[in-house]
Amino acid sequence: MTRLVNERNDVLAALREVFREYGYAGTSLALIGKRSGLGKGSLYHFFPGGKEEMAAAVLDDIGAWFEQRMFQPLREDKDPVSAIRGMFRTADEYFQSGERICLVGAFALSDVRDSFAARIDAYFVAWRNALANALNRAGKNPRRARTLAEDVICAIQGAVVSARAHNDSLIFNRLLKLCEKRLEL
Amino acid sequence: MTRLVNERNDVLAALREVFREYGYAGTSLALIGKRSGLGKGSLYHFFPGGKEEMAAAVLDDIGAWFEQRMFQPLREDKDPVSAIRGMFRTADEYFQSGERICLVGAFALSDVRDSFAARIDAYFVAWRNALANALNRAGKNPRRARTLAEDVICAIQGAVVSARAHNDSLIFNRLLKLCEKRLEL
DNA sequence: CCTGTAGTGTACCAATTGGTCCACAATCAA
DNA sequence: TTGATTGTGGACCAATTGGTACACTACAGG
Repeated sequence: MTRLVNERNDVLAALREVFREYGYAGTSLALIGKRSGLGKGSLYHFFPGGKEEMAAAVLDDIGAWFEQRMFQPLREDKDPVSAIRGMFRTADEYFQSGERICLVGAFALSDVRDSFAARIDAYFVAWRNALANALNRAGKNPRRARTLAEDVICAIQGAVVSARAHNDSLIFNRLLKLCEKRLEL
Repeated sequence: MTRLVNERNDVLAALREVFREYGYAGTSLALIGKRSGLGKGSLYHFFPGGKEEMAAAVLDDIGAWFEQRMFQPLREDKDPVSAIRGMFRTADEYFQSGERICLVGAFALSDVRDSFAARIDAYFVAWRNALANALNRAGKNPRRARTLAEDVICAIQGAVVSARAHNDSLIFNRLLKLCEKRLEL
């Protein structure tokens, strides 16, 4: 029972990393099998829809993680300023200063964007709303808060690209610092 | 003679679009053949190194285009402010308000990053240097100019991701406008 | 007209692709 | 101990993968 849930989580963790490393097209079932330690039988038992369902499940999993660890605190923390600062820390840890990419962003740039459009859009909308909420509570007017939220998320995505492009995690920290300062919290 | 050069350019244009649409892993030789109208014989005649050489040639081609149309004006235009404004216009046209992705950025996020690391890095470094040069000539001190250049390129890359994620080109224009305003030219 | 080279289409290759199928093992309540 | 359900590995499938080989055409300078 619980074991089933746990095992599915273990599988999801493996899937997450494989898709992150190789993208959707570059991830083969053979690779998934090797990394997850599961045969095709098990894989198709958990994900009858095959590769596409696996990727969808990974996106849902990532969305849930961010919802719990980032969006909810942004919305609910009594101190919005420290919540926003916490967001930058969480982003830095999660993306390992740009060494780890954002799978959702990478999917948005790829040809599978259309297949997962709803999930990709939902992820970024939720992020923007949560951050705008915190910024609003931190004193920015609603319109301004929304604009700033868009800007910050854009900067984080760009920072991941830049860090990977230069193979340099320092630029990631620099860009995020600059972005945080711009908010004048 | 010239025909050879022109034909290679035609092929390159086709390759560029295919790789942009499907990424490196998602682009098959069958697809390349169909789009370019060339058989494998011709393809391997022009690019003996196969798919990898084709992608490398595309990156070189993109690099040359940006060098000529964007970096050189940034460096050499007597009016640096109008050159920078021109850069934003060129970026908007080139990326079609975010409907077209940046292949170099997409490669940076993918597993082929390492195979093309030198070219990817060179592209972004050239961009940053050219923009920093213009910003410097526009009155920013060298250190500040470099920081701003990094920030702008990051924002443009992030804007492409955001626009694709929301399937909305308006956000691209909004983010670029905001970025341009921040420069206080 | 001859001959060499650049360019071309296609048959072919082994390897791999995503996916199906099924015999089987483990676990469960009754 | 049953019988049903859940989970599992791997053989197998047609289709496709990136790449090679080669016979062929087009056209050049002599």
